Amino acid sequence: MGIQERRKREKERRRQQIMIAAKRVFSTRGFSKATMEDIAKEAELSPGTLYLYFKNKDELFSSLSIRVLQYLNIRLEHVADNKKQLTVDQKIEALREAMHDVYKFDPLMLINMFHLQSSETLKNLSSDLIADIKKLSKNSLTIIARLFDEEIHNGAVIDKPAMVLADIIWSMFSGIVLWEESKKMIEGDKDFLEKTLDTAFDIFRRGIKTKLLKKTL
Amino acid sequence: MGIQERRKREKERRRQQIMIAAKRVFSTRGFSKATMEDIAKEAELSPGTLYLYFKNKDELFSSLSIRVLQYLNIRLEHVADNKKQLTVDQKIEALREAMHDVYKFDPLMLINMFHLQSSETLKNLSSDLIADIKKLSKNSLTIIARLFDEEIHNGAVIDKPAMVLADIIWSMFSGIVLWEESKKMIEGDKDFLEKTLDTAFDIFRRGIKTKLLKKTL
Amino acid sequence: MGIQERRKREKERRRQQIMIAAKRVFSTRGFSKATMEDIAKEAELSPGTLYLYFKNKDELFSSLSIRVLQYLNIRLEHVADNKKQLTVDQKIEALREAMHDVYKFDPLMLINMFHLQSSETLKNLSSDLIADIKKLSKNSLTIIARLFDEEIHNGAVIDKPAMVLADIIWSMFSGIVLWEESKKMIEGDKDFLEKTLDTAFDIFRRGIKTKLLKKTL
Amino acid sequence: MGIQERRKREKERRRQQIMIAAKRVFSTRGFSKATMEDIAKEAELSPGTLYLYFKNKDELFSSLSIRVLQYLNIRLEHVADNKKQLTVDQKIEALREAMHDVYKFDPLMLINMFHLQSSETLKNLSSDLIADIKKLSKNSLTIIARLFDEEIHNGAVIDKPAMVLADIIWSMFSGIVLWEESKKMIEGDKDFLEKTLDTAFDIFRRGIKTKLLKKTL
DNA sequence: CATGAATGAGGTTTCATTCAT
DNA sequence: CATGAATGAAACCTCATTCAT
Repeated sequence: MGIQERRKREKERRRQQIMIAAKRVFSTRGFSKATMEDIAKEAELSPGTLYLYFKNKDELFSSLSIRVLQYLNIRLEHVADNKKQLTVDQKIEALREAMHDVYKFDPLMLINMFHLQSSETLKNLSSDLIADIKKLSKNSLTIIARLFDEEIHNGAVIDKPAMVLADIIWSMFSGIVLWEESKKMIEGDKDFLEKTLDTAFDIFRRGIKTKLLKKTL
Repeated sequence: MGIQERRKREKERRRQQIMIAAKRVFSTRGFSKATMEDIAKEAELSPGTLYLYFKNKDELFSSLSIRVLQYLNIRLEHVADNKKQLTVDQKIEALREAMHDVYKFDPLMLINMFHLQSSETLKNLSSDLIADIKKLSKNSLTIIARLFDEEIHNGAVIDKPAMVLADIIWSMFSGIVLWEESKKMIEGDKDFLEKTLDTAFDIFRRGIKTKLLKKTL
Repeated sequence: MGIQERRKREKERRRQQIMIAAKRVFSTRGFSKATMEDIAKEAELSPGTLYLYFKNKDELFSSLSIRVLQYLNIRLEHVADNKKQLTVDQKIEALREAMHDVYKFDPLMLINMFHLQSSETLKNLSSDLIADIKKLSKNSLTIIARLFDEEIHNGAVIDKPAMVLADIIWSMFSGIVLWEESKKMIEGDKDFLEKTLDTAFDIFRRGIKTKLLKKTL
Repeated sequence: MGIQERRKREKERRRQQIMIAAKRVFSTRGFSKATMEDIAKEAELSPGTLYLYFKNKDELFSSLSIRVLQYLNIRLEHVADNKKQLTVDQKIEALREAMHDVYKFDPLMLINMFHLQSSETLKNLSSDLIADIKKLSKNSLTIIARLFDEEIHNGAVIDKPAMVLADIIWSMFSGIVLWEESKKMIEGDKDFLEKTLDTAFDIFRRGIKTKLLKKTL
């Protein structure tokens, strides 16, 4: 390993250190109430250093979404790799598990991801970053969509475009996470997420099957 | 109508005027980039006046969530009032329609509602406001839950607690809204929300039914 | 009593009402933290009304000092009227009593009276008001000074200009009031003012006598 | 000297620079009319920098009182160190001199010190600062009180608790300073403080002696 | 590369004062 | 005369960002 590469690796390590700190701070304070100094303290670095690794606050924030999306992608690709050997039920179970892990990876960042939507925020992002987010996010959806291609084709599941199903899975997932976290914050309720997530996927699994439906509807 | 009451009505009218302006500004700029001066200008008032009606920026923001929740409540109560005469399918269809109207009422504010979760934001809210949000939000969920009480009791739908079903409906709804809006922003896609929402509720309807399932699963 | 005069009297009554409220608010909040709205609320009037009776906040504030000075003047004149029949000791005792009553009349306003010194505050006062304050304040001092004229002349008390003695009496008094109030606020101490005031005047009485001093010093 | 210590020293120097500027501005404008920007300009710094060294305006203001109290403490301790070798008269003379120096150190801040009493002001101070003020102020009084312990014990001075005498000395002093400054402001009189202070302490000295008094009173 | 003190623009908020009713 | 809603200037204060060390 050359000195060149060691430098690069070291730099990447430092970036990660900052992002981990930022995640913690954004999650508890929310975007607008989190300050760069808060993050610097959490990362045990000086404020100035953050700017050596991230152009500005918006870009630091957005890089976190990238991180979640990357993890999501990895997990989904793993499911897709084995899809040939799985039944519909097993596929949905594998998805549920993957989503659950993404949630464990970063429960609160999903909430903040929606901060990205503000057009004012998008203005502050480099086009590279926006392109990355778009690509990752489209890739994840595509993987999910393709997961059911065959079943849709042979009529084993409800006849909707695969992409719509993918959207619904993602929406259901993020909606549940947001809602449950929201309840925890506002009402101090215990964590029912797991139960809700299970049931939702259960309902979904049953809802997309066609054979049984023909008989009774 | 006494002078007392005229004053009160006038005051309420002014509050609404400010909230409408705030909604517009928050929706386009996002919470942190929207300034009180922006809102004042939009409402054709002076900055100081905003503070006669709302304690601070966080409280003005949060009052918008209250407004959406109030509208949601009204629509749901309307569905509940007629529930005796409705089949399961009709109930779900009525719910879908209600949710759709809520979305039309204020497409972007749902996104911002999640801003409320930040504990730093909650600090700035009066306990009255927090109580209102809790009450409205709990009330909506309770209405949805009770909608299926009978069907759960007589085994016509999947045997999960009504509250869990209510959570899923709400999560699915808000997740879809957020996700579709998010796509619109980032990818410039057209509005597929309607289609997604329809399909999701369709799947849900089929997923919660029990009779048919016993036969094939 | 004509209608003219009734009006005038009514107006004066209202002025007093405002001043009493202002005194209470300034005393507890201090000048800069007290708002005109606080005072209006305390007086059970609207903010606008205050401006019908006082040009501005500074002038309302200053009028309070005038009130204390007026009361002081009345009490001192009463002492002076009887001075022929009093010994030095009795005069000092009468003074002590008068000062004590002034303190009871308005314990905390003395603290705020020193706010008047700010040159920025003086700028906002009408010259009439400044003239009044100067006159009243000079008059009080003059009365005290003349009280000991005879004794100074016949060598019964320390040979200092009467005005210097008057200054010291006033300084001693206001210093004690301020200091004791200050301790009460910061340390939560009990009210030792009475004891301190007594002792101070006792020491003063003994200190200004000349006969005894010649013998030992 | 390590880099650590150089930093600390530099920081203290900057604090002093700000306090000196603040003293000037508060003295001429008074608390409420002085703005943080005024002070920043006077210190040739930006407004934001003030907040790196002082939590808020009230705390900056109060820290000035601390400074005066610290100087007072030093001067009084110096008097106390030599008390064994001093007669009552010499002790009082030393006190008078010390007080005079404190006045020279900061003639106008004594006036403003009474701003501290407002409970609204105390709310904005850190408990550390309040504790400091209490401690310094109690310490000064204690030193003065102990100065006369022996004389009170052997009956050479009036038999009052030493703490009461200390209160009177401090009250007399601050009352005189306030009053003289007050006269200067309002009437434009020359500075008679020195004469008044001298006389007051003279009277006090004579007033507390007991031997001579027994003979004639 | 890393620091962290300093910046200063710009935000939120306050409040003395006005004025239409 | 009294009101109190509205004003808007100006205050306090924050914090993303920079730059000399």
